[in-house]
Amino acid sequence: MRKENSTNTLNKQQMEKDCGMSYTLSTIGGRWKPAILWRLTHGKMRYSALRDSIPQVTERMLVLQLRELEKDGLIKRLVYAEVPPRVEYELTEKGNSLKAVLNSLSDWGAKNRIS
Amino acid sequence: MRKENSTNTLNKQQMEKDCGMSYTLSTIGGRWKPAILWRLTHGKMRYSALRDSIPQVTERMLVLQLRELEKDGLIKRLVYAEVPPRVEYELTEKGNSLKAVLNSLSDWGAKNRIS
DNA sequence: CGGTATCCTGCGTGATACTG
DNA sequence: CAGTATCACGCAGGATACCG
Repeated sequence: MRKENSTNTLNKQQMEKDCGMSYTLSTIGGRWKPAILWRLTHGKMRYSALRDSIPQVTERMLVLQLRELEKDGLIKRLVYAEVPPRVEYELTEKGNSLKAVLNSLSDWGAKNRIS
Repeated sequence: MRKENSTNTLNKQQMEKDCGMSYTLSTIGGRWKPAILWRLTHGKMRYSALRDSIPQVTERMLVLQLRELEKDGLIKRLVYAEVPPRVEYELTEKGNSLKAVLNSLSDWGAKNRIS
């Protein structure tokens, strides 16, 4: 393994930047998380509405990614004790603070795809 | 497969947003691309300097991701006909325009990690 | 110095069927 | 309605050795 330049201050600043970026990418990464988060920025949604608004996702993947987003504190899962059952998802404050990031991703993409 | 709501205008707007986000994530995604891009925002760098500033990366992965970044038009590869050989990498205009995105990723991460 | 060439592994994702 | 349970698999990523 190569030698680390552990005393270089610039390196430490870079490591912090790297850390921030990879933390963010790991929480919003995953095939369906950006789409889910984006939809929830418009407000609370039921499970079925979320599912129908992302036609390509399988229920397995939708639920898996919802659970991860919940675990990471980005969304809240609201269960109503009714028949038939009703479950809604909404962004937490932390989740809402992602809106700027999602917009920046979306804007850059809009300007630069179309080779 | 479930039915698509292909006439819903809101859905189309969402699809555009999704597209932009996933295009961006696919170009800056990958384990080492954010780190590489971030370093190059400080200016031109030699291959060996890049490699040494990211101690954990293997040469295989470094080169693979450099090639993809080049193919996507984010960086330029400058080869000097010297002995010993010298290769430098620098951001293109398109690559430079990513700086805002990278900063937004890094800033959100810095504020929100540390559970 | 700046890379390639092989081989290998895990994990993220998908298809499909079933359930409280 | 809102999920689970299984099975399967490709491919991003890593280890290691070698090259012009």
